[in-house]
Amino acid sequence: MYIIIALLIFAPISGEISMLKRTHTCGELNKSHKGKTVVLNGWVNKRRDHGGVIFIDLRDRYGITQVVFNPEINKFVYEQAKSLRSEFVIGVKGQVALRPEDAINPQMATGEIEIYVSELEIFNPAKTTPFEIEDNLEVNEELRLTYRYLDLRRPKLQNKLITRSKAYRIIRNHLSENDFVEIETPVLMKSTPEGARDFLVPSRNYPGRFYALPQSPQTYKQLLMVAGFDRYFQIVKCFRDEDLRKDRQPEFTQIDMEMSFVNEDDVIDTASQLTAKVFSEIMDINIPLPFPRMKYKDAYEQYGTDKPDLRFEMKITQLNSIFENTEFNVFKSVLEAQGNIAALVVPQGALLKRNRIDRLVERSKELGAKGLAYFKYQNKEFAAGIAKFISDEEKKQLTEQLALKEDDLILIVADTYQITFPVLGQLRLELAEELELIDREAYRFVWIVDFPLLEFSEEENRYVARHHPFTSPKPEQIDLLDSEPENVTARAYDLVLNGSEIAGGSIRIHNRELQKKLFKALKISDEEAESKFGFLMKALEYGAPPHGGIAFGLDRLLMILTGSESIRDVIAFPKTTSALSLMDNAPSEVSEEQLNELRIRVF
RNA sequence: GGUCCGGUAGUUCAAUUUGGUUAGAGCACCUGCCUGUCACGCAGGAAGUUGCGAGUUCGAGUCUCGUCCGGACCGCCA
Repeated sequence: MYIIIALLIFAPISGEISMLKRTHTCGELNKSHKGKTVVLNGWVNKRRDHGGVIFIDLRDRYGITQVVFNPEINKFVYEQAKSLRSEFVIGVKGQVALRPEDAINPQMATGEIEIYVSELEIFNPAKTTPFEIEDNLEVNEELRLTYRYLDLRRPKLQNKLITRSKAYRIIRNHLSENDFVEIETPVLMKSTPEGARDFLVPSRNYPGRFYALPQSPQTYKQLLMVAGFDRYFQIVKCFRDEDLRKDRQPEFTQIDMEMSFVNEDDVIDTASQLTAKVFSEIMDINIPLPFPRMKYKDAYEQYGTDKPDLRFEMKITQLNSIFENTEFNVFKSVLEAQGNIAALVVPQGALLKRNRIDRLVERSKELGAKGLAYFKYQNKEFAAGIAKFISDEEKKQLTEQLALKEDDLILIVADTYQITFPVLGQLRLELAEELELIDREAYRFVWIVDFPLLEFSEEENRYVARHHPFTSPKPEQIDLLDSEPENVTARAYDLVLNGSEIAGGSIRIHNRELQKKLFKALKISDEEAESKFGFLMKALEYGAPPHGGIAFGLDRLLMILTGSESIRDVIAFPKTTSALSLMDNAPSEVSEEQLNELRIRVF
């Protein structure tokens, strides 16, 4: 009885009864469907009105099909079609027909056929859009983000999100098949002191107290190991309230994994296999395993970074020994202060304009160096820049060690260890980009291992965890934690692809005493450790298995898989570099009532 | 928090080194014509608070300052 009434009331409103429902998509019809009567639904991509005959390219996410309105087929429908404009949403019913020989469009997947329309339903008209819905459009990103739902109609962007969806599926299948259990962890959690700035969520029940959104589910996944889940994974949103970059958003997605009874090699193998699986299924590329490994120290001294781009050479060379007897005061004083002199050889760089070289000098200052020395190697001679300060013996050794070739430009930074290598590393990247030395087809993976566990923070005047405070030191170095903490190596590893860090993880501490020792090294007091991480410390006392894990930055991985310049292109609704959502205007002010309820006063 | 680049019609851009008549063009849009186009074609038309606010000047799209927005970078991002 009620059902019948409901039908009577709602049926006309929903429009279901009269709606022309599609029998096919706009991407699937071909000459094998000849003569069939079909219904298509979609958006008007393009209208070509010839007066006598109207062609409409009908688009949905599967493709484009040309539909034809001809007064000889149906005069009424033809008249109706005159009102169609771009982005109208319509349904058409008609017969699939082979196009005349000379009207076949080989560029279209459906280019051999067209639909002779006998029935047209306009589901919804559309205002003229603020930009055209087509790939390769050059339009302000501000406008694209404001009308993100229109931007997302573009096939190029749709395909990126479809690839993203495919990646989720591959990852879930692969990990599930390998006994990983997918478990959701809380989004409202306890604020943690270490690391990035937290996003806070006020608690209504407990005025003055706050939840934090997770920077990662780190502690939860360790607790799941204590619980005995043995292999856990989650595709999960993480939140960090820090400034944005083209590859950084305040909310981003990780493939989070953790395993029990494992060492570094086990996690690295598992993560490598997952990566290879994703690449073979999405890119149809077979990535040979295992990926090479590089020690952090080597990466730092040869590439000036912990995420080296191995798609091109141009390694940094340390020159301390060559200049140990130098008369050049700049170098001499750096060496006396235990600093480092290192060089980057830019092939054909001697041909760069003076003005370009000046900008390199400026750039290195911006990056923190006191200066940038350089010379050119031309006609087997050292020329320009600091050439006149280099002795013959030094020239001989430089020529050999740097394997100098005609028209090389040699860039030298002499500064502290913390400055010299990163500055050259950054110049290396920027020059490779500019001189087009990067192999765009290549996928160069490398595991970076043997990271330092701690690094000294000038700002906080204490050691801080390089990875996070739950990372295990190498067992044989535990005693060094007291005497020389900066020399302790972590059981941590990062997966780097084409100069982008796509995953990072570590073997964790599963022993309460060691965890305590580490907090001590970090100058976290017993009381603070207890109040901030007491729950984890306690858990470690109840039979915590040895465990470790890793997390992939899914967005960055997808940037590479889809060839995107910006992380915004692989996220459906991203924020701008000032963390605004232009479409819905978040963040926004809230009512006085809401604030009162939370006992929050804004000043 | 800082540095740099940008903001002109719906949109992409122009507007003459050094401020000067009515701020132009392509695409899109609107109207008319056109029966085989697929970047359709032809003819015509409409369309602007030059991001916003001050200042300098006889006069500002143009110069100065502030501010907002977008982007890239530095700091930041365990």
